[in-house]
Amino acid sequence: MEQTHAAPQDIFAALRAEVLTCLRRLLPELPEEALTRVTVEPPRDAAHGDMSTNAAMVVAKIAKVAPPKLAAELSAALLELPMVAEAAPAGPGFVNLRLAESFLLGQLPVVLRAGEAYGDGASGAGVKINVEYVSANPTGPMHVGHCRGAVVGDALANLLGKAGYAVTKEYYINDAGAQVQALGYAAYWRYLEALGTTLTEEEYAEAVPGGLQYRGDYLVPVGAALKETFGDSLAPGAKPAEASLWLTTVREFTVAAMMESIREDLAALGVAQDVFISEAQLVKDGVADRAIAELSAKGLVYEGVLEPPKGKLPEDWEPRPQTLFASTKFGDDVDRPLRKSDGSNTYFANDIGNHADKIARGMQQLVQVWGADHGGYVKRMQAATRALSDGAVPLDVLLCQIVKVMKGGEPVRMSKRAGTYITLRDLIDEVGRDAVRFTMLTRKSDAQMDFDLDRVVEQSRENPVFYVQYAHARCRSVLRQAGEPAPAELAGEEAALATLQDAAELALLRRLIAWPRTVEAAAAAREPHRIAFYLGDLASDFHILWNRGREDATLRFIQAEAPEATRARLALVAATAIVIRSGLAVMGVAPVEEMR
RNA sequence: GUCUCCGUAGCUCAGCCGGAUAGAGCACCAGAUUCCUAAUCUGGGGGCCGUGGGUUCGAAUCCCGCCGGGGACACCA
Repeated sequence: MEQTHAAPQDIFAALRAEVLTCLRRLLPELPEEALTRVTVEPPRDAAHGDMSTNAAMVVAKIAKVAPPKLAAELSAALLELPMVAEAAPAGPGFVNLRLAESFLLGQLPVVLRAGEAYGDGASGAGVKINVEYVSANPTGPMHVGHCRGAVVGDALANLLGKAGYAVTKEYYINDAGAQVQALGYAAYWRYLEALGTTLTEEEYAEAVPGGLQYRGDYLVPVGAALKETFGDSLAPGAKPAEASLWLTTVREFTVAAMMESIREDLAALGVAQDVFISEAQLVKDGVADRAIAELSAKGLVYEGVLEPPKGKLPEDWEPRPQTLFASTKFGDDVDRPLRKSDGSNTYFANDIGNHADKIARGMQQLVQVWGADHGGYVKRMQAATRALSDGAVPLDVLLCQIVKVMKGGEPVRMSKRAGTYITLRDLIDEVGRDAVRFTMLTRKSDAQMDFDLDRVVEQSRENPVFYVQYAHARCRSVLRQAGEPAPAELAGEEAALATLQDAAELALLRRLIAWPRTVEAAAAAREPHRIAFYLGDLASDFHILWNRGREDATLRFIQAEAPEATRARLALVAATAIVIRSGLAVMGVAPVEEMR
């Protein structure tokens, strides 16, 4: 939490440590807690310098000193440091710092030597964190609704990894409920079709408990595969057999087929989770029941009757005793049922098992990425996790709002019935994996998003995907033209770096050195979209510099008659390319070498 | 009715676990444009940060109320 965990390359953290040292010296009586609110950050207005600290204002009250007076003393102390060129009190008690140019420029070799590892942090401190995302029901192909969660979860996991956590990427397969049962019946129908049954779909549907669902074509190949594997042994003479004779077999076969298809879709999106946990398996292994027994032993499970829900009352509501988890003891609004009326576990009960399993595997922090329609489920799951771990394992939930797909200014209707149902694969085929991933991260995950199919492939300033990729391509173009100097070689150009003097060059440099703190802050806030915004800003700084060269030829990167300036600029360009790649890697987007 | 997320420029959105004069892109206005990669560039106007209180040296940010919008509300997943 303190600077001990900050990224080694984060000079803001380094300066913060210096500020604290000065404060301790100036005010020996000051309690350590008073220092936690001290920040060192880039000032909003660049005219104020490279860094600014609120230290004097934050500490003033406890120290019983006037902020401006303390700011002046702190400024004087900080001025002693070799890396500080200017330090001055300002405003209500800020201390503004201008760093020595040599120190600032000296960060460039740090970037070049670290490569894409630049920005790797230590704030995660190796803590075992589990990020579960997608977890779509294995009842059909993935559609765009799943896509945002997949990208956000994957990028967040990458981000946490970069910040120093030990990350497990996980997928929980909901293969135990009534829906996969219905899937079994649906697949069986396709199997009967493959065998050449004389039944009509409607005749078959009448015999299916709860009606025939999942009528999409995607189960046709599964029916054929069932025939391939089992011949007509599950339906002799192409006539439906007793469900007990085939349902489990068909269901498991179909779930496996669906999961294979889902994994292919995820792979197409560049997502590959480390662990796939089966709900059915957890139930079978008794994990869910043991978790409930554990809660029960803590006195948190009881038989009771819930109040009827307020507002619109369900048609078939009746007071009924249920097995309940006392989630209200942990901040939930009502206690939650663990068993259905037929005695089997509720989804919630099994999910408690899922979370207990993660805790048992040694996870110290849990993250779930859910659709916003699961918002009402957050409190109860946090309650359960708190109860299971005695408060030791926090559960963070990211809710992803709906994505509206737009085409030609019109929303594309998402309806299975109308046949305008967009699968994830369709989306990737239409605009490409990288555009999908980048675009999904251009909004805060809890804000609604319009995904404009036309905009996303547009090659213009308005398209952030293009804009960032273009900046990287321009960097690479310059480096190719300069004969691909090795980063290590450029890192050795300490003396030449002093030729970097233009405001646009220094602005770009300042952006680059903000990368480590950007990673730390985004990881701490669990907000991967910040990486996309940072890269947009970085690309903008680079394009501005590039454009300066269009007006003023002496600002171009390669100067035939000035080899020293050229090497310094190449170092800056190479560092820019590195940081862009570093950021894109977090987002799971491949950098491009040239725009074609 | 309860819970939850949201409300920032005409539009789409940022705003870094409170900080100095609230930012970007688009749109609009005025200029530039035979450039290392063409897919533009420079400058400008434009906001009571939904609203009323509170906490504080200091609030778009934290707390409470209200207004307006999305979502969720026993035995689905």
